[in-house]
Amino acid sequence: MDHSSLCEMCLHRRWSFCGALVGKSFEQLNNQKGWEQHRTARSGERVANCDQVSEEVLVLCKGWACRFFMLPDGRRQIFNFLMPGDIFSAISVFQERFSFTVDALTEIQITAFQRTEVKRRLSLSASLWAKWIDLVADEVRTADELMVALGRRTAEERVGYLLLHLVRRMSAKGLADKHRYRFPVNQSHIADTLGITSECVCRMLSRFRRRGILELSNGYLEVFDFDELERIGSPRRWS
Amino acid sequence: MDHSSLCEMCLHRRWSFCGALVGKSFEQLNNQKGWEQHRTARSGERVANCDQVSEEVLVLCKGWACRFFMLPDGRRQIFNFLMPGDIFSAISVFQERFSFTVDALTEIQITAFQRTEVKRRLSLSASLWAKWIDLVADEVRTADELMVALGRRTAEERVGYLLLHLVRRMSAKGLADKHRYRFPVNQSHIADTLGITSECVCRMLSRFRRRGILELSNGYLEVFDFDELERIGSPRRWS
DNA sequence: CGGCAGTTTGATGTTACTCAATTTAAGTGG
DNA sequence: CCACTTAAATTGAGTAACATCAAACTGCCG
Repeated sequence: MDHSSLCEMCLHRRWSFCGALVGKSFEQLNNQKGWEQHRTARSGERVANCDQVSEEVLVLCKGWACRFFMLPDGRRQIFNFLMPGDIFSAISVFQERFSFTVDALTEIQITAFQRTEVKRRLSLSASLWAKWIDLVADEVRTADELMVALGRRTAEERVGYLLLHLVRRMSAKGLADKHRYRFPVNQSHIADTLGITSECVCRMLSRFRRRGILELSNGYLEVFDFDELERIGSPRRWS
Repeated sequence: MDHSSLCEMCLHRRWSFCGALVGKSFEQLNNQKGWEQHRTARSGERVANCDQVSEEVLVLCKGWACRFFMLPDGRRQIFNFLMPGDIFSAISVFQERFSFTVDALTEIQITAFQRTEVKRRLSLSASLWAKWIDLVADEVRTADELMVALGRRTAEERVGYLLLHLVRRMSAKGLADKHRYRFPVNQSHIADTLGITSECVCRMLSRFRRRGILELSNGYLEVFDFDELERIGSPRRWS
């Protein structure tokens, strides 16, 4: 991993938790050098390792990554995809070792904060606490939805759910151009998130394509029939 | 639901988060009547409803329950089983409406705390905060393990995993008599936790029985070969 | 112009689902 | 305590959904 200081203008500063973490109210505080470190990594690089002890809280500030667990025989379960502004895992602020692995899906930039200092700032600011709790709540909701998908929904519903979920997150982050999205997630990633094979994902995608619902190719996702996608994939409806 | 005050001697007071929540250090504080309410419910009764707005934080203090989400067409995904001392959901302390449903598996006793007062006590005690954070971390770990099981493990591994997980929790709570456990979870519950059918669960259980690993019948679970169960079900190994 | 990773498609296999019948256990009221 | 009722567990046969395997195809990059 390259230890340059490239991301001076890290976009993540604008977003809720990270923005508050580095906010003005802390300027006068113990702002020692090294409490915030910037790094970059290339597509495919591993940027956090399961069981690794770390004094850092990692935040993705540019690009995409995925957070997963790998069984010793190679089976992989992806928990979620990280987009700019996302903390790797909210609870990891209070855990000395990672319980997951993270791989970059694109070129990425990361900010690494010192865990002790993050905790100190949390203890000093009620509004920062509130934002952290919102992050935890989001992660719990996402995990619950994925569990429902994995346990009780068909392959078609699962793929619909995941694409819908990601499209909503991208829109919320302003990563959309109309209904067209940069989408660096390939079919094995989708498969390993949804508990199916990449061939099955491919078949579901071509089914969607044939029905004019969406098009996913060459790293771009375009949604033509959002209503239909919701009918298939909404976490609260059936198909 | 019966609103009696039967569980004066609620066992849960001994346990970490609840013990701290009602601990001595708070005696002198605003201990108004009604901040803590006791209830009972019969087996099968619904004790919390998805989307229900509630000012209460619920804790199970006797018996078993299960927390789940139900799709509109009846498919059910169980997230976890609640044992004495368990809070229904740690993050629900900060959410005004339930994002899950809870059914009693046995006769149960519940303590309902006023949410506002729980939050106030959390804000006053760093050690209480720490305990709440431990609860969240446990829930996240459990959810991650279940996602791996649902997404990437075989039916046999899933059943092995769940039984192992529950046996460990029961042991930790002192609910074991040697290797024999009271076990009010039926095969449909196991199925709806693990994303398989109850018939499939039945076949996996008889497979385990034939191999002399365990016996599950008449509301009791007995484990004969713990090592083999671990080989099959450990969240970090393969079979 | 290769070489490579990812996608697509088809043929075949397997796991777990569905449906149905039977057995066992758990209540319930007399 | 026993007859009766009902829910849960068990077993088997047939099936569907998805996995596996293999081959061809596409787009991308140096």
